Amino acid sequence: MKTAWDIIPVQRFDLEGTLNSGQVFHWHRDGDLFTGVIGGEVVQMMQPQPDLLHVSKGQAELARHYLALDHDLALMKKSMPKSDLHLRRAFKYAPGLRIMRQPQWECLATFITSSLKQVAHIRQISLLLRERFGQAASKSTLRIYPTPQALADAGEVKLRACGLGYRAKHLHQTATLIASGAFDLEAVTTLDDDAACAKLCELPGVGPKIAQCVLLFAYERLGVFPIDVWIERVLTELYFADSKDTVNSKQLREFALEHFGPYRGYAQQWLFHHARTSGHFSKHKGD
DNA sequence: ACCCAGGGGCAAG
DNA sequence: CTTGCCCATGGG
Repeated sequence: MKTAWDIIPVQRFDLEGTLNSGQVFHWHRDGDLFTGVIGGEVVQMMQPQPDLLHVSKGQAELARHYLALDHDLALMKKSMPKSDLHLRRAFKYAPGLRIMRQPQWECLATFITSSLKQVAHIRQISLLLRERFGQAASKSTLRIYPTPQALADAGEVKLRACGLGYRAKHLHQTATLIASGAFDLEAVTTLDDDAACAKLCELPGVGPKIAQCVLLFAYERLGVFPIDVWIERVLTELYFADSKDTVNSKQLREFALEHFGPYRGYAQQWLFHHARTSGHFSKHKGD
């Protein structure tokens, strides 16, 4: 148990909300203490007061970067349409949410395993993969997310045994492409948003939705607006109430692009989190 | 452009 | 103890 803390003064930051907003799936909570792994190091964090973040000693910079505490949320909020009351409400509901900076591979692999899955199961798969194929973090029993090479070596059958189902094939193929050097995740950083999305979509098990989540959560492309079933439902109910039976995906995509501005990724996150946790939205289509 | 398979946990009945 | 439901993609 660590008892020594670095103390970081924070504004507009919600640790619990950020770690549980569908970006990462491996943080363990015990009371108000969160334990997880960032870049090979075990990190503990807690937020005893809204304006104070405690991070285990020596890891303040690591956590600050991971949690994107330097993002200027006031600026981003300012760039969004002021007349949009739905967005204002969603922002007000969770003004301390951050879009984190995750490692590229860890984020990509996790989202490949996330398709058509509930959060609890994504979490379980993620932890199993770490336990079985990840290296131990320094001075801990916790494990680092397995490398592409480790998952390529593991083989599809052993991945399937982690509850991955048909996703095992996708994850294994993608891990193999990256381990062999045939696909370079770092090279994606040089492409613009559309080209980067298209490039990621070349990987098995990666379509537009997952590519956009990875760009937003691991490449800091804050202008990318991933649309999943929840966001589709939210956009339809909030902005197309009059035409909800005829509006299509393309219209929703174009609306998001022109309506929310250059930091639309944050708008997506606020709307998503509000819809998922506030109880304002029904679970079922057409209810 | 539709249309459906696909694993398994979990909540609801 | 069943059944239906899931933060999508790929292949027909």
